[in-house]
Amino acid sequence: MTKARKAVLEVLGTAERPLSASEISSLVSHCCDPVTIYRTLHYLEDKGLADSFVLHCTEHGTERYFTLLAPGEASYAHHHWFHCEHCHQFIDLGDCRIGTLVDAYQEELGIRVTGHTLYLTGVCPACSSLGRNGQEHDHRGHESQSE
Amino acid sequence: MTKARKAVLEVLGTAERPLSASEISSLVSHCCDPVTIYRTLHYLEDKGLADSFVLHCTEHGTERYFTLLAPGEASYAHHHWFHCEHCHQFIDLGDCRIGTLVDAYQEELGIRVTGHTLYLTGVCPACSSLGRNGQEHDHRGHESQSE
DNA sequence: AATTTTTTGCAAATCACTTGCATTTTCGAT
DNA sequence: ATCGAAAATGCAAGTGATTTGCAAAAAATT
Ligand SMILES: [Mn+2]
Ligand SMILES: [Mn+2]
Ligand SMILES: [Zn+2]
Ligand SMILES: [Zn+2]
Repeated sequence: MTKARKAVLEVLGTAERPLSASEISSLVSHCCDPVTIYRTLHYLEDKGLADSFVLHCTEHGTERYFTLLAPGEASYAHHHWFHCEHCHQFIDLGDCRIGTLVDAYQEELGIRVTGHTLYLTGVCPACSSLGRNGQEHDHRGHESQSE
Repeated sequence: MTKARKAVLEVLGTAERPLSASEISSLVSHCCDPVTIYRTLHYLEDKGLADSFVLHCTEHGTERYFTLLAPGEASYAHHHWFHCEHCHQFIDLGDCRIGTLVDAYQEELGIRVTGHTLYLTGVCPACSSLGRNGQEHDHRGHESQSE
């Protein structure tokens, strides 16, 4: 296993939230070229060690986010996430809860589902209490906690 | 209402599947510049007339897809879609069925959910029967039906 | 119709991500 | 430990979707 891959695995394993390639790139600080991050992430996803989804957020644009998958974890045993559109943090929604819904769709429609993407967006508790429901003003204060 | 916006509305209203900006661009054939399509789609989404999601498909890359929203339609009253990774067609999953799940998350976590993205991917019935479960070979034949 | 406001087209810029290719690293076999 | 094949990396350049600046054209107001 190469240095770059160890570093990315380490960073992904430590993070408790999905990370984008650029976040990973800065977290492994100069360990390797960004292009290697991309290649490493492909590698990990191919190997079934990582999971990813593409999230679009008005402020941050469209980016792919990655999480580590426990080895041998079944396809439904991944997590889904909530993304706060104010502070741009993720909140873990825990293990996937739409397995039965997916099964229902498969039976109803005769489709074979091999993957799905689900994420929620809105305002996190912290932003709600600070920013009076995150709708009216722009209260800075706890924003950009992790960027 | 301008010519370009009428054209895009018409195309989106006729289509029975989500359309990408580039698909829309060719469907309105030379009516306007692609950049106007993008601006029009932003406009429609702002007005609440259109809904969109970003889908990543290995073969087609990452693109944003748009559907028309019945005017006055509540936020949960949208559809979700299945995307066949063989023929790249969408299958309508009907009205959103995760309203209660989303509510559960809101209560459990104290988050305020204002939007969500859900789509399924896999192999459609047509591709399954033709291509022997869409896993082994590459049977061409009914692919590229709508592109 | 004249004026103001919005929308459009074209060209150029972004941005995330990919690819080509020559140069290392890694790794299995000696 | 050493050698050579195979895989991984860096750098530069290329993609493809989407955005932005700005002046011209179209639509809404008056
Ligand atoms: Mn964000
Ligand atoms: Mn596709
Ligand atoms: Zn927040
Ligand atoms: Zn299909």
